[in-house]
Amino acid sequence: MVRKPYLKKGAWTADEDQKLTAYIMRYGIWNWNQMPRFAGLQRSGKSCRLRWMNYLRPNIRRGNFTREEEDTIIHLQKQLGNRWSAIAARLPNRTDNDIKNYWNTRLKKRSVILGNNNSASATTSPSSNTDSSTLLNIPTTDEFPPAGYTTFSTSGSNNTGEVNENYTTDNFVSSETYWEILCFLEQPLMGESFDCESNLQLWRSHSQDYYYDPVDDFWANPLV
DNA sequence: AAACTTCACAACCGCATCCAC
DNA sequence: AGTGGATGCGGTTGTGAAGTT
Repeated sequence: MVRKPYLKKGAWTADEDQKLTAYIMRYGIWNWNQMPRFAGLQRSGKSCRLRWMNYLRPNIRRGNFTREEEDTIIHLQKQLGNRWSAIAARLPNRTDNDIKNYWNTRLKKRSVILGNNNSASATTSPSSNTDSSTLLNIPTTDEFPPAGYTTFSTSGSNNTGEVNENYTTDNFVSSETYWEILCFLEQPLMGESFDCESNLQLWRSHSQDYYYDPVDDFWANPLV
C-alpha cells in the first residue's frame, strides 16, 4: 500500500510563495497536480492553483475597490447572480475570490439597502436607474481629481456648479465613507432627535481618509 | 489591560464541468 | 456513451487584526 504524501494546509509562507512563483516563471503552468512535487512544495495542486490565481499571479489588483468597481459589481451581481468568475471577467485584474469576499463583507448589505430604496422609489419613478452612482452626487477620493469637478458644500448652500480651481482631497471622501453617508441619508429623518451637527462631523471626520496602497505599485512593476 | 466582538480576507471543501481516452 | 483525471467555481470556514466594552 502506498502512503499518500503529507500535504501541508493553511497559510502559505514566503518561502512557498517564492518556490511556486519561481517554478511557474521558469516552466509555466502545465499540470497543477504534478507541479507541486517538481517545485518542491508539499501542497495539493488545488492549493497551488488557488494561491497562484488569487495572490501570486502578476498584475492582480487587491483591495481599494473604486466606486466604479463597486457599482459594476453591484450591477453585475443583480444581473448575473453570484457568478463571481463572470463578474471578475468584467473587472480587469480582479480575482473572483476577491470580488466574492468584498461582496460578502461589504457590498451585500449596501445592495440590500439600495434594493429597498430603489423598489420604494420605483413607485414614483418607474424608469429609475439602479446604478447607485446616480443616486447621490458626492465626490469620492477614488475619482480624485475628477473631470469637470463641481463644488460640493457640506453646508448645502454653495453647490454652484462652477469649476473650483482650489479643490483638494479635503473635499472628497473614500468610497467606504460615501456609502456610510449614502446609507445615512437614506434613513428617515427622526424629528426632534435628529442631530445635524454630529452627522456633519461624520462627514468632516472622514474627509481626509485617502490612502495609497504600495501593493498596487509593486504589481505595476512585477519582479523588479 | 484584558476580555470580548466584529471585520476582512486567505484558504479549504465539495460539487460541477470539461476533456481525453 | 462511459469513465476518470484535471480544472474551475461558489459556499463556507478559520484566523488574525482592529475595534469596543
